[in-house]
Amino acid sequence: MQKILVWFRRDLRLNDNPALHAAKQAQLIPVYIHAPDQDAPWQAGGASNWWLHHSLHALASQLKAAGSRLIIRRGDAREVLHQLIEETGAEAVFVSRLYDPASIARDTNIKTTLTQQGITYRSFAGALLFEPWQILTKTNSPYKVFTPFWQTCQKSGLPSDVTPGIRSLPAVSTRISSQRLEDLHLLPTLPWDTQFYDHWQPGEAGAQSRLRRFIKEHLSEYEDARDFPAQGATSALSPHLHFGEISPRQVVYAIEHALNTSTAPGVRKQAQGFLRELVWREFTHHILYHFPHTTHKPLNPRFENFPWQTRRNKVLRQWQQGQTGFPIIDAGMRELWATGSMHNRVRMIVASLLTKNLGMHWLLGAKWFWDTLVDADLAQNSFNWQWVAGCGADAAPYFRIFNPVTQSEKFDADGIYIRRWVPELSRLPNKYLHAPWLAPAEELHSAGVVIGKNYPAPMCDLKHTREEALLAYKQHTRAAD
DNA sequence: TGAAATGTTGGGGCG
DNA sequence: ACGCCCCAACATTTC
Repeated sequence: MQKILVWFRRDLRLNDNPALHAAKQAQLIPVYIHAPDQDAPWQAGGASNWWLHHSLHALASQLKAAGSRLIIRRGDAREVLHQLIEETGAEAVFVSRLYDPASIARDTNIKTTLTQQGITYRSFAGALLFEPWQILTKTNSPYKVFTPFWQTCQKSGLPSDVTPGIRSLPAVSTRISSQRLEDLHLLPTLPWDTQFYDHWQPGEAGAQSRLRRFIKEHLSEYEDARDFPAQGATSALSPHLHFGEISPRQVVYAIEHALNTSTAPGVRKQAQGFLRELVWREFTHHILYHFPHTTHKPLNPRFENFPWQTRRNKVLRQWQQGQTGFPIIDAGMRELWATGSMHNRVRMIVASLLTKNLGMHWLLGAKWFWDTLVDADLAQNSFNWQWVAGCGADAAPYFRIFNPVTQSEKFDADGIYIRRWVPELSRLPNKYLHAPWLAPAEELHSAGVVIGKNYPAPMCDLKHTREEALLAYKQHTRAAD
C-alpha cells in the first residue's frame, strides 16, 4: 500500500480537508512540522502560538480517536520531510495550499526537490473559497476594489461543496517517533493567557460549535448588530479560519443550510452581510497572493515615502497598553491583551488613532496586532492596516479619520463595552463616559475618577491631530502628483 | 466600513 | 396674522 505523508500546516481539521481525504485510502502518516525561524519577519507571535498549541492538541486527539497518530517534528521543513521519507519509505507528500509569500517560497522549493527525487508532491485547495488566480477582471488582472470583486464572486456562486469528513484512519507505526507537543514550547512562560481559556476553544470541535452558536444566536441580526462591540454579534470564527480548523466552504454551506430552513423574515439580507465579510477575507488573501510585497510596503506606491513616525516609543506604548485616555480605544486595546481578540469596529477605531491622529507607521500597529491577536493572519493584518492607513487596496480615503468619541457614542452608547474593559470609569454616567476629561469635576469626583491619576488624560488633542493628519496626507498626495 | 463645516428647512417663541 | 430670530434636524459639501 502506498505511503503518504499528510503534512498539516494551517488545515488543522478532519472534515472538508481535501488533502487528507485524497490520502485516506493509503497508509497515511499525519505530520506537523514546527519550524521556528527567529529571522523570519512574520514569526508567529505569542497569542498565535497559544492557539496553535491547543489546536494541535485537539488535532492529535482527533487523529488518535480515528486510529491514527499525529507525528510532531521540529526543524526545517524540507529536512524533516526528507528524513521522514527515508524513515518511512513514503512516496508522496500531500498538503493544503497556502498563499502567503514565505509559504509559497518554501513549498515551491520543497515541491521541486521532492519531484526531482521521484516523490509525489500534491497540493490541494481548501483554505479559500476561490483560488487567487480564478477571480480576475475582464483584462485578467487582480481586483483592487472590493465591490466588483464581491460581485464577481457572487456571480460565480460562493462554493459550498465540502469533502466528506474522516472517521477512521490506518494506524501509524510506533517506530515513527514524535516529539511531545509540550516540547515545542508554544505556551507562554508568563501566565498572560489566563483569560484566553474563558473565550476560546481552539480546534475543530470548537470551530464547529462557534459556527453553530453564531448561526443560532446572531445570524438573523448580524448586519444590524455587528458594529456594536457590546453585542458580541460577530462570528469570532477568524482564529478558527486562520488555522483551518474550519474551512470557508463549510461556513458557506452552514449559512445556506440555515437560510433554507429558517422562516425568520429578513435573514437572507443579514446572512448576505455576513457572507460579504467572509469574502473580504477572501479579498485580502487574493491581494497578498498577487502583491506579496504588501506585507511591508504600501500597495499604493504613492505612499512609499509617507512620513509615518517609527520611533516615538512612549506614544506606541501608551496605545499598546490601553492608556491613551480615550475610553473606547483603551477598552479595545485591553480587550486585545486579555482575550487575544478585538471587536472589528474597535480595531478600525484604534488603528485610525494610531496611524492618523498619532501619525505612527501602520507597520508598528500591524506588528503589535501580529503578536497579540489569536487570529493574526498575514493577509488580513497587512491588508486591514493598509486599509486604515489609506495606502492599501480600496483603502479608506486619507481624510477618513475616526473620532474615537463620536464612534464611541455611536457604537457603545450605553457604555457596556467600555465599562467591561475600563472598570475605573464604570461609575461615570453615559453622558461623560466617552470623553471623561470633559466631565464636570463633581461628576468625576462622585464616580471616583481622577483624570491623570487613576485614568489618563487624553494623549492627544483630537481636533489638532486630525488637522495635522489632513495636512500631512494632503501635502503628500500633492507632492506625489 | 467618517467628521466637521456649511447649507437648508421648518417649527416655535415672540414682538 | 406676520416677520423675525433661534435652533434643532437634516442634507450637502469638503477634507
